[in-house]
Amino acid sequence: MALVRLSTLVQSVFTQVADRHGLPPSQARMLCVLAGRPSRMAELARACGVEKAAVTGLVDRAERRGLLLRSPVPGDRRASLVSLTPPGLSAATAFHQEVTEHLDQLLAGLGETDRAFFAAAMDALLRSAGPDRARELQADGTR
Amino acid sequence: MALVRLSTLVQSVFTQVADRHGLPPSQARMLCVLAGRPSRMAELARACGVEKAAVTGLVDRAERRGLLLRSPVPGDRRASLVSLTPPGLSAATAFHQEVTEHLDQLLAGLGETDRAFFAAAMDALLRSAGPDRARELQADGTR
DNA sequence: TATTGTTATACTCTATAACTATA
DNA sequence: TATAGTTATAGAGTATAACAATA
Repeated sequence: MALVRLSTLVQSVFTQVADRHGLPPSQARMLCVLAGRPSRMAELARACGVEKAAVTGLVDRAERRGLLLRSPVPGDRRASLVSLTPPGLSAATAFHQEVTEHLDQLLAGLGETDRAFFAAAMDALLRSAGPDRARELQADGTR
Repeated sequence: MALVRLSTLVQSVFTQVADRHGLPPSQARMLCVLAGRPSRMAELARACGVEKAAVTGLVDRAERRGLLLRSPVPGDRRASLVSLTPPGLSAATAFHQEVTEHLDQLLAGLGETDRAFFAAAMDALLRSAGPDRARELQADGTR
């Protein structure tokens, strides 16, 4: 099944780039989500496709490294808003850019016409996966 | 980057199907590798894209569940040959078939012509990733 | 009562380095 | 000496269930 092989290839690019940036893949994914906008824990759990208890650990580790921070949410003292620190934003940006470069380079092998067609086909597949999965898909960490 | 979203979608299918079969994704991947042929530990490490020490643990856990077994290799008393048991083969087969079904159903949304084109483009991408990655790609567990 | 997030617990997965047995 | 595999160690990631604080 070529789809699985292609997926494995993309994941391996993602993992290797994260590694080069000193980031565990799950943290890289989370940083990319947060680069979009600060989020509360529950939101982050949904966007990353994991349980809220897992997010506590992810955020703890990233916070320990100074990549993000929790701040209070005015009006709801139960909640926390998680935001990237400047180093966290740098890391997210650099990581995202390098992943994009690698994948663009891979796609460049297709030639312009085929590449456009391929992109359209991917969009069609992603759309047909349905809105049920739309949220999960954001969890890939790149946008 | 649609490639990452597509990859995430495929991985989520892989993981959810594995889950439904009571298999951790890494074990599902390993079982699919072994469904191709029995392998020695080092071979399995290469095919799964992990270090040999990690394979010891993977095989230990799967062996405990009766999905595979280690047997001696005639002529080299250091080595072990890992083979699926009948339940292991059943699990691998059922898992692989269900993943294939799900992905085929996804691709069915494309229509016949587009699907053929898309498959050709994927093949081109996989080829252009080069033989360096050819081994890793087998590690996706489906063939 | 319901929701937000954390803690407790238990696995799986992984890498690195050191080790054993065999080649 | 070199190779095949295991063990030891450490850490990340995850889920489930129980909990505290707040709404």
